[in-house]
Amino acid sequence: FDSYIRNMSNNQKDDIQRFADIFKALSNPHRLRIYMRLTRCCAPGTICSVTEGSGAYVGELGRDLEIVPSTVSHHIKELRQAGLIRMRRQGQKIECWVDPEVYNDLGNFFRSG
Amino acid sequence: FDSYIRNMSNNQKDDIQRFADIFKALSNPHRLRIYMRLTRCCAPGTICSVTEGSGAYVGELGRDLEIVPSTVSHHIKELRQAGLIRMRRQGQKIECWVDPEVYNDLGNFFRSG
DNA sequence: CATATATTTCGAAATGTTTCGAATATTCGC
DNA sequence: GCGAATATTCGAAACATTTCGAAATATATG
Repeated sequence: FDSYIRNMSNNQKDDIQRFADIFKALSNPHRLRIYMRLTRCCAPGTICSVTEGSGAYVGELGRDLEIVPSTVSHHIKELRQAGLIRMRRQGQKIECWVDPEVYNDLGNFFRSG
Repeated sequence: FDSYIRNMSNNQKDDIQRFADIFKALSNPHRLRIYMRLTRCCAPGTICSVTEGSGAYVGELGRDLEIVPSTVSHHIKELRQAGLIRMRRQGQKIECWVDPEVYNDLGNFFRSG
């Protein structure tokens, strides 16, 4: 119960919109695959820890999941705008990783019992 | 880890599509409000148990959330098709309630650590 | 500074979503 | 069966998403 309340803002309307935006970001199969690749990193089905640094580069994601660069870029942007992932430039490449807090909020969202 | 694997089918592609469909269903603010009304039933913010029988009638949902009947009906259908809710006729009215297993799958989806 | 690599932005075509009101179905009590 | 209550389907208008290739931007390297 507490864990649910803790991650809700004062304004209910804002929360609805925030989570709706998050779910919209995850509603596209390409974006969901990207997100799952980042949460369950490396091999398919494998589950690693969700921490900063266990990310992947944009180009890497596109090659692995067979999505053309401009499309990956677009989807990455949407995941970032929803707050699901973070990114930083590392030389030529751009690294992406899952925001652990938001990931946690989502876990709590589905545990209100 | 186990709890994650348990709710995944043999086919990865199917799982991606299944969860993408679920998230798409929750990506609309109206639908999310309906779903939250059903998971956190009664008063806003109140959290009840997610069990069969703690449902609400379609008309009730529309009045509470100020959505016109045909729109509620459409959204309810999408939630049902995604597997998020169940429904049964009770006389003139139709009762809706959250599918507890799917709700649980979603909790596990965001706990891979 | 020219060139290769990595990513983003732009524009455009195809497709999908949302919402409503009007019309239709389903059930109840009389 | 008839009328009221409840919910669904249909059709249509407005709007949003998805995807790609071409062009633009940013960074590293010789």
